[in-house]
Amino acid sequence: MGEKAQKSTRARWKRATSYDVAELAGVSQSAVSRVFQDGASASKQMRKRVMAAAGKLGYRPNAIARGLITQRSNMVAVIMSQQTNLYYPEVLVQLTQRFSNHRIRVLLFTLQSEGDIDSTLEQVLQFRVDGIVTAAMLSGAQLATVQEANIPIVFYNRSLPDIPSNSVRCDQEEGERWLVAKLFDSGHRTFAIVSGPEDSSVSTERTTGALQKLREKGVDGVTIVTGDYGYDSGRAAFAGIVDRYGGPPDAVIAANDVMAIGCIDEARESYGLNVPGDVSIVGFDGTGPARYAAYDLSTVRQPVKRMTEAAVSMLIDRIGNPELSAEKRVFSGERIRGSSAEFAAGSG
Amino acid sequence: MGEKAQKSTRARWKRATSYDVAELAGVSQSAVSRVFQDGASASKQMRKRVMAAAGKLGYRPNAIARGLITQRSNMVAVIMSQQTNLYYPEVLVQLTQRFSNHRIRVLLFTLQSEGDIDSTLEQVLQFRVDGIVTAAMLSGAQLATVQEANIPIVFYNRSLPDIPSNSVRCDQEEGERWLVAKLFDSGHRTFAIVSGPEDSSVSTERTTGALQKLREKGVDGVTIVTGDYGYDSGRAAFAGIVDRYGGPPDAVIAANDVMAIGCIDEARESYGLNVPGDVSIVGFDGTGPARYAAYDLSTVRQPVKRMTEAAVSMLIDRIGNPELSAEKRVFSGERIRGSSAEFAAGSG
DNA sequence: CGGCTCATCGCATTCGAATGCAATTGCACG
DNA sequence: CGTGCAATTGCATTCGAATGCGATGAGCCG
Repeated sequence: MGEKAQKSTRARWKRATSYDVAELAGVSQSAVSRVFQDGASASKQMRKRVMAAAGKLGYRPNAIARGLITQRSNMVAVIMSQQTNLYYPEVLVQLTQRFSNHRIRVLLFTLQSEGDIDSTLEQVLQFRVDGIVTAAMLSGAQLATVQEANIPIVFYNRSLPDIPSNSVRCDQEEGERWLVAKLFDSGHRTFAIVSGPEDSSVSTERTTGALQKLREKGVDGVTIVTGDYGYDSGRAAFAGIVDRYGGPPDAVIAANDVMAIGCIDEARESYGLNVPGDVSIVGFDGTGPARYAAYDLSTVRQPVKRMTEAAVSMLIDRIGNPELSAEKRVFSGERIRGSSAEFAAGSG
Repeated sequence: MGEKAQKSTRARWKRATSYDVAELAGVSQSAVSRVFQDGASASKQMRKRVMAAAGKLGYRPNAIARGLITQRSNMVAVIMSQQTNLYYPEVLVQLTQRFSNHRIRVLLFTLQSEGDIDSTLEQVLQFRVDGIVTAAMLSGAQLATVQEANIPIVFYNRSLPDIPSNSVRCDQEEGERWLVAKLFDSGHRTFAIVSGPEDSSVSTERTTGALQKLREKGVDGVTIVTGDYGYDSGRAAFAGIVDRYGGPPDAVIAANDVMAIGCIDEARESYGLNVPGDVSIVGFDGTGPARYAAYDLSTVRQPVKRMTEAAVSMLIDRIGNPELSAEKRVFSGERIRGSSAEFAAGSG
């Protein structure tokens, strides 16, 4: 709109600053600064003059410079491991939107591998973010580094036991115990588990929960196969189970929905089994595909909306008041029984 | 590690600056600055002294301050509309990782609605990002604003015809034409389309491509139903089609895989139809679920790796040299024939 | 041993906006 | 018309790091 502020004769173009605006409007730089702030005192006509000049120059306050002087970058870092991100894009979107309601932007960090954390963390700290939400595990030393830098941090779906730290998570163990209990009570007696990657703490918790309940029910000799959260690994895992086991177990407990779906497809297609007639398969997460009619999984859904809301408000509270003591919030998953009735009595 | 740099007697903690390090090391601030730069000149012993002091204080260069003086924030903005993000989390992950290889961070912006763009763009510009990748459409005026601010921008999967601008996209029309041609050639004669949201330019292109080829083949009277890219809307759309049409058409062309899956489930479950025996259903995107055995869609896969690589390198080239002329890169989708053989002759 | 080059280092300034303080103005009231 | 108070506005400084320039010193060559 309008004309360019300066003829750019192929030369490097300088963006307008508050000084340029001040000069054009014939006022001081402070005045310009105040016009662009919320609570600052500026008369009506001052606003008008400044805004006019600003419009003519295409001036926009420089958030970088502002951050330097106010000591607030208005950015938070969100750290996600690659898998996490792929399976919960929803989490990221929700976090971003909720933060944006507080005029805070998300600086995204994804980990190529878990070993990447140190260098990633270094970057995070250099950017002077106001806070951190991490969906990747940190070591005690790494957490200490962050705390020494005085940056509030909230763990998403992981927590460091015995260390005071802020976390929001879904109770993986509880959810898994429920699934197992339901399977057992409906007659299943032999089980196999498809776990996630070794370095996934979420997977570890789920496996632990399942094993707990199985032991409690007196079931042992449970086959455990490792997957990578992906569809193909689910299929491979099911094949591996049948192989090791000499046939299908009564039930397969997959560490997430996608692998559960892989198991189902493998069972049906490669072994001609009836699911859930011949073998019951359950997942975890309650992501979209779990609802597809062809699978209709029994699973545990993470209450993503409430969890992200909790994470954002916890973090923002601590940005406002760094002295707040640590808090851990644990949400129960939503229990979903697929209509395929794995849990009907006698199906095992 | 080590002891705290300063006893924090419940007082606000000041982070160490290059001056603090300089003082402790007994050197100038410039020296500290140079030690923490790549190409700068500093003697070996200087490095040692400075690093020692820095370590003791837990010093980390302040990227904000650096950005102010160097005029480079080392951040790029990625703008995604909500739907885009949900269906291509992969895109976001890839972009983030590729940029991170160039020591550039991603500042994420998601749109609550398309009308949000103006305010979002304002934010983007305030943060003085070095560049922008947008998976949301901009108006000509909005693009002009960005260009006046002299910020390189690359469009992802959209482009403004007749306006010189950088874009990377998958040829939606071509892909859709292929799908339709295959369907027609294998005997399908009546068609219905499930489109995406009205404001999705991607959906518009896909629909256009399909209609082009249909017209070319002499097919008209095609029913078009609108969905929202979601599973439920796919199911509803199929029901709507049968309703309007008085029965299933030979083929349904869905604007994405998820809706295609919804259609299949609805056809099978609510209408007892055989897919692809009674009705063929195709999708678009080639996302994970398209491969699930229960659906095994014929679809067109976007070459996400190559596209993200192209977007990143285009943007980085232009950050380095703003005078580069505009370029549009169009990738053909990967043609995927589901094993369910919609394309076998005579299945219509 | 003298002169010259180059690496290294410090000084002083710069980036752009926010803010404490002081000066000014406007307004209300007696 | 004078006094007092509050709202505006400008001045000067600050945030933390980068960098041009000049000074210093080391190393090399003749």
